[in-house]
Amino acid sequence: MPLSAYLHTVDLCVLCYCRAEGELKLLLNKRDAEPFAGHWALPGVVVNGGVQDLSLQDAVERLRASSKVGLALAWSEQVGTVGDAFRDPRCWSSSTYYLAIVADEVALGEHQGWFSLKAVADGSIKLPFDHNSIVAAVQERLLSKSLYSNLPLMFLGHEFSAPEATTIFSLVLARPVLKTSIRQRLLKLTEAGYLRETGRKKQGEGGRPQATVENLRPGEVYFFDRSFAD
Amino acid sequence: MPLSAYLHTVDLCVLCYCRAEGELKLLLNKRDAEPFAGHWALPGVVVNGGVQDLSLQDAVERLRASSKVGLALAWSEQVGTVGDAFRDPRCWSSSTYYLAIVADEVALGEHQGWFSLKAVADGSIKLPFDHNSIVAAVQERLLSKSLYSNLPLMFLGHEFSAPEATTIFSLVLARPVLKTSIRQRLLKLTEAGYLRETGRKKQGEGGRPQATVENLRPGEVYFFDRSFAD
DNA sequence: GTAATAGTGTCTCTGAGACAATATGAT
DNA sequence: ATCATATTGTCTCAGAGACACTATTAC
Repeated sequence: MPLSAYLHTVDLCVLCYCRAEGELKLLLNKRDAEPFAGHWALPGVVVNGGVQDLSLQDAVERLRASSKVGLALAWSEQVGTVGDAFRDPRCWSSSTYYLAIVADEVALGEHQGWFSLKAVADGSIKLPFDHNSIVAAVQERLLSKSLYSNLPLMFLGHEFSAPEATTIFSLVLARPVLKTSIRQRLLKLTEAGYLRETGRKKQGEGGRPQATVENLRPGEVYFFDRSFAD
Repeated sequence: MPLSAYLHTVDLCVLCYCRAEGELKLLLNKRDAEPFAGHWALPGVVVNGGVQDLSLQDAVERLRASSKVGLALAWSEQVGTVGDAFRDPRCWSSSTYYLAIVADEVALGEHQGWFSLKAVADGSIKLPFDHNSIVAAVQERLLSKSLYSNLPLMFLGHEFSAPEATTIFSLVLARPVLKTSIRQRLLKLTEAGYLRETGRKKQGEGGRPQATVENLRPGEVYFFDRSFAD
């Protein structure tokens, strides 16, 4: 049995694609309890705290449904667990942290805000605890997985176009990606039954309208057998 | 602060390549404490149990150095964390589990044993707690990562030959891999400064001797930009 | 020599990178 | 028609899959 007080939290890095600013955003929550009350931090809950969860997954769902998050998630995956004696001033604590993606931009509560993922990951925006390094680890996972999967498409929701796919891949990978490469991958996804052409079109910023496809397997990730070289 | 008793353990899936039997082996430990005393299970320690650890990583090192493991690790990585109310009969518990690889076959203590990874992962050998599913998750990580990295070479130690590399890749991926593909990858690794030809040779089972290469970056993983298709 | 395995050469095929050429809408 | 962007086509190149061919050891 534990020697002393011990906290285990579940923390979510909820990301979305902000079309207006053309960048990825991270959901932060203004803490109302000590420590760091009033500071912006990752939404999290204590697993073995005031509520009894049946499993870690239940704790994640409790957090997702709470006012700290309150959004539908298009994707969620566990990234890692950190634990040490110093990260929380209260006591020895561990955090199991997740990458989550929301497809739609949505209204947030007063205590919530979208912040630049890049700025948080590189430390320009400082967060309490070791949340900056957790965000950096999640960003790293997102990037490495996006080299050889369709994960970035999770940001685009049910119906999207090839140019939008190109934009989100370039954004996530933080480098230009050729539209021809993306088209080939979308074709591959269509053959694999993950996408279907809708026949509909949507208007971009002037120019020719964009044909759209729809996601037939929301929440399922496809792995390509080649990564974007670089 | 915690409502009730809560355990957080660190568990290792230590793997090695048994050349004699041509298969991957998993290190198990005969438990001497309840629950499941006398049963074979994954080596693990309670974080902040009888001993105070400064971090999860410290707990891993404490376990590695203990008589439950007591081996040098060529590789170690965290794979995931599970936690629920049922996995341990004592109380709510979490386990953060790791994939570890030892390069050399070594003598074990009385209370230790090497078991077929395959048999444990598919449930032919049953382990207490949810250790079977933990082992399956670790095997899955090993396999998926081996599709596009040099991770399997960690099993081979400092100096090895192309045929040995072919064997270990085929074993890890559980399918035949062409020697030409492996040779090309070894060439790539040599160009990247990860390997060097030793000029030495070693005798296989009859036939022409095998030229050996040495690992210049032990413990560093290289990622190829293509996976083995299939 | 033969047997057995190591190592090389060559061909096909897929998909990324690059970029030119054409198509389709708004104005 | 013009502009802006979407979409298609073509070429190169790297690397996996496949397999034939040559090389080097033991006997």
